[in-house]
Amino acid sequence: MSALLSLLREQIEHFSPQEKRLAEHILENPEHVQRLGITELAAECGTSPATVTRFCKSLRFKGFPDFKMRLIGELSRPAEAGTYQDIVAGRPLKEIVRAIESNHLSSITDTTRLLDPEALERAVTALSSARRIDLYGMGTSSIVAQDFYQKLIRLGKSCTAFADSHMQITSASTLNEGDVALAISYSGETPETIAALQCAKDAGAMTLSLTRYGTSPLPALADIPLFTSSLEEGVRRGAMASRIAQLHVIDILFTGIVSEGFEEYVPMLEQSYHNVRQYLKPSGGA
Amino acid sequence: MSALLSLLREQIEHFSPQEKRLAEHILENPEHVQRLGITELAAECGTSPATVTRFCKSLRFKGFPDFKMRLIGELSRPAEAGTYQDIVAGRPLKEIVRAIESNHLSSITDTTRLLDPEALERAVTALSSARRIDLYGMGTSSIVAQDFYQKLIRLGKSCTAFADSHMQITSASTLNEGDVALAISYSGETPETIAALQCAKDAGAMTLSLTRYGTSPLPALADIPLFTSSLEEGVRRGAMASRIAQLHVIDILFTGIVSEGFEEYVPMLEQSYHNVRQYLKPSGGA
DNA sequence: AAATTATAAAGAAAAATATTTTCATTCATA
DNA sequence: TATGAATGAAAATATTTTTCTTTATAATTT
Repeated sequence: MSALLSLLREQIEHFSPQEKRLAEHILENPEHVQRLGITELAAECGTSPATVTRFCKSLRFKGFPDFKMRLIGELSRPAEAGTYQDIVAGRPLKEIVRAIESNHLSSITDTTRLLDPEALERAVTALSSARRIDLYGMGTSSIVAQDFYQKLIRLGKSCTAFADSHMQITSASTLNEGDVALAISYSGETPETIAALQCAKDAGAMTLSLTRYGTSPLPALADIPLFTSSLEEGVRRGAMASRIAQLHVIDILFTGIVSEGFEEYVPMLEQSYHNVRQYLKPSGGA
Repeated sequence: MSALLSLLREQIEHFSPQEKRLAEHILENPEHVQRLGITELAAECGTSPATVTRFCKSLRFKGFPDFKMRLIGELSRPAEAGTYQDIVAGRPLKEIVRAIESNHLSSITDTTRLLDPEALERAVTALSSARRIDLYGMGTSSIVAQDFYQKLIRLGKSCTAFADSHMQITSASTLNEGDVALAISYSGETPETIAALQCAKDAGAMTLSLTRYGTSPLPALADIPLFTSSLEEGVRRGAMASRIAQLHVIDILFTGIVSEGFEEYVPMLEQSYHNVRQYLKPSGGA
C-alpha cells in the first residue's frame, strides 16, 4: 500500500463526514479515481468540488491536481513477481492485468533460475553445428516450434517444424548423425512428440527436449533436457505463462547461436529483414 | 529509460520542428516538465500551447493532462529494472541469459504500463460478443495470431487466423457488423496486414490492432488500438521480446474474455484439455 | 523557370473545461 | 440565540482545447 493511501486510511477517523466519504471512495478504487477530474470525483462522492479542493489542501497538497499527481505516481509502481495467481470469475480487468503480469514475470525469472548453464551450452553448440534441425511439438507447443523455425530459417539453417505428427515422424526417419531434434511439450508426456523424438534418436540424431521441470518421458529420452518452470493448473485453461517460458528459453538458444557465429549471422538477419520489405514493396500484385 | 521517453527519442526525427523542440526539452529534464502547465511548457520551448496539445494528441494521448499523467507515472517508477540490452559477439552464455531475462522482464512490465484500461475493456467486450473473429498477421506476428486462434477455438468461438494474405482478405470480405478483426504487426506498417484490416473495416467489422507503441498506419485505422512497448533494434534480428509482449497482451485479452463468461468457458477449456488426451489415447493408429 | 495551387505547420484568440475562491446557508453546540 | 465549523452554489480564475488565420513549404501546372 502506498504512502498516500496509508495516510488516508490512518487519518480517516479525523475527517469530516464528506471528507470521509472522499477518502473511502479513493481507497476503494484508487486506479479509477486517478483518471477523474475534480467535478467527477465530487459527483461520485455526492459532494461538491469545493469540498474536494479543501480536502486536498487539508492534506497539505497545493490543490487537487497536486494531489492527483501524487496519487498517479504512487500507483504506477510495477507489480512484483511473486506467486502464480489463478484467474477467477468476473474480476475487474485491472486485477486480471496485474495477476497476468505477475505470472509472466515469475514465469521468466523462475525459468531463468532453473536453466542449467552446462546443458544450455551443450544445446547451443549442438544446434550451431547441426547439419539439419527438426522441431517437434503438438498443439500450443507447435506454436513455439514454429517460432524457432522462423528464426533458424533466417540463419540459413536447414530446419523443419511440421505440425502434423505423421510428417514429424517422416522427417525424423531421415535424420542422421550430426543432425539435431528438439522436442517441445509442456507436460513432457505428449505421445506424438515422444514418438517423434524416439524416432529421431533411433535415426542417430542428437536429441533435445524442452519441458516443464520434473520427471517425464521426454527429458528421460533426450540427450540434453532443458526445462521451464512449471505452473500446474493454469495450463489446462490455456494460460500463456508456459508459452512465454518456452519462448524465453528458445530465445536464449537462438541468441546463443547467433552470438557464436556473430559475423556470419547478423548480416543474414539484417538482410532477411530488409529483403522482406524490399521485394514486397514495389507492386502489390501477385 | 521509460517507454514514453524512449518513444520520444525514437520518433524525434519524424516530428515537426516545434514538436522536436518540445521532445528535446522533455527528454532533457522530464522531472522538471512533469510539474509544468501547458502554457509554461510552451513558453519554455518558445512555442504555443496549441502546438503542445497537438503534440500530445499526435502521440495518441487524449490531451496534455493525459500526457502529463503518463509522464508522472513513468517517472515515479523505481530505477528501471533493466534497459534493453543488445546482444553482441561471442559473449559468455551466462551474460546472454542475463541480458535476455532483463529484456523480457522489461518487455512485460513496460507493456503493462502502456495498456490503456479503457481500450482493453472495450476490446474484451468486443471480442466477447463477436459473432466471428478474424486474426491477421504476417511472419512472426502470424505466430501470435495462431496462438490466439488456438485459444479462441477452445472457447467455441468462430475464428480464423490465416497465414496467407490472400486468404486473410478473402475472409475479411465476408465479415459483417458484429464481427471483430484483430490485426497484429510489430511495426504497424505491414502492408498485407493493413490491407486485411482495411477490408474488414469496409465490410463493417469492428477493428482492433496490436502494434508497438507509437504512430503508424495500423492503429490509425483501428477502432480500438492496443500497444506493446517498442524496442527497435532487436526486432530486425528476430528478438523475442516483441513476441513476448504481444503474447502478454493476447493473454490479457483472452483471460478477460474467459473471466466475463467464466461459468460457460472454464468447463469448455477443461473439456478440450481432457478430450485431447482421451481421444488420442487408446490406439495409436490413424 | 515562374506562377499557381495544395498541404502542412504554427500561433493568436476564442471557446470550452477545470479548479479555486468567495459567499451564503445549514447544522450542531454552547 | 449566538458561534463556528462544514458545506454547496456560484463567481472568479486558471488551464486546456478548438477554431480561425497566417505563413512557409512542397507539388503541379503553365
